[in-house]
Amino acid sequence: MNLLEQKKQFFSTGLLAWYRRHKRDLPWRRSRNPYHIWVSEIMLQQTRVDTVIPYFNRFVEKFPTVEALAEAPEEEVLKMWEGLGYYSRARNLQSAVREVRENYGGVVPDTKEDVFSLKGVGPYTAGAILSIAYNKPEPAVDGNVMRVLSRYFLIEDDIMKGSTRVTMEKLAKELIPEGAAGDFNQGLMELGAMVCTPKSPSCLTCPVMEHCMGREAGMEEALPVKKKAKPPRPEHRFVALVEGDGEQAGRLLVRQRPQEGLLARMWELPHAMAPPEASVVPVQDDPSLAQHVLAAHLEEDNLAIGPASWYMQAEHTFSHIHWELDVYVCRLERSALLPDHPALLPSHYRWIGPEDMAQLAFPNVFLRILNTYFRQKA
DNA sequence: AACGCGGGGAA
DNA sequence: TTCCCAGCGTT
Repeated sequence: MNLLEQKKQFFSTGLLAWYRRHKRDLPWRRSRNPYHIWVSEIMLQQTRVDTVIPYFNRFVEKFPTVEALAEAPEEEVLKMWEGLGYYSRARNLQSAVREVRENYGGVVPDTKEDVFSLKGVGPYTAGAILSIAYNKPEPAVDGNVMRVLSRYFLIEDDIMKGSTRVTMEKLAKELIPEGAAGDFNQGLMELGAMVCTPKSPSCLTCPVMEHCMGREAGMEEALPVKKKAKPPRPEHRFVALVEGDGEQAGRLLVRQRPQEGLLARMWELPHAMAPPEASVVPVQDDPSLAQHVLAAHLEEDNLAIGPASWYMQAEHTFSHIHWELDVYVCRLERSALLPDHPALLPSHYRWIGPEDMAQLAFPNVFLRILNTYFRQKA
């Protein structure tokens, strides 16, 4: 056996033994229910274990089976996902679960082609479901696995390239010990999460340090090689806290976002992009610019607002956009022709009080603003 | 291959 | 602050 084969052998057996001894007790590891494994893997995409745990527990309690999730109103699913981010994951998951109900009798399929064809299931998630739920010898290569493999085998390819992931999948598949695909793949990810971390890896406690080529070369901190992502583009926006009066006293105007795109179908406060000159005008002292921009924006939905006063700042960073928000309080202008007629709202708008927050799914940045406002009013 | 798509924890 | 994550869909 050549040297590389020995290193592979050592890695596989050492990692598998380490995982079985040190694995964390996580909710989705308490059963082999393929649907539960699937839900956990979707939630874990780009999201840390500690963040996912409470979401996973609530989700499978509310939607314990494929049928339960397939039949649930989309609004409820989105609400259960509130705060997790990447909301298309929730929509795709429900769409895929309906597909499983229709085409596979409600049983999560166990072949690569069938699982991979499900909405929201890519190469990583397909491998994870097949190996963890069905113990099939398929690789499950995510950023964590690529970090571990690039270090142990000293692979200097850019992990942002698709070809590198294919290389890693081939290697990962070869490493799977006979009959132990699920434990081995989870061990790979567990090592990446607990020991072989992005910064300052804990090599001294690593079960496979002895033959790690990255460490032998003193390269462990420099790997994996990864091209830098573009920084998020800044956007300055004005946000309207439109206060109701009369029957709507104490309530605020919110609206639902479009079917597609950023934060699809989530609820939000009305807001509009600030013009470039807003960065040189002190907006807190002079609300006229914001008032004009928001009035013009809401006018497109046949809503007229009165004077606005600055209320607070907020900011939020997405993976690709950085929002700087200036929030203003204002009220609707009564129609001049029908002074007592309540303004007619477009169907995607509605008035809410604090009690309605439990039903509607808001992105975190709007939750913070709404909670600040309602808490101060209470 | 490049880009759009959230949010939060760790260093 | 900065980094970067248990990725996938679209174009």
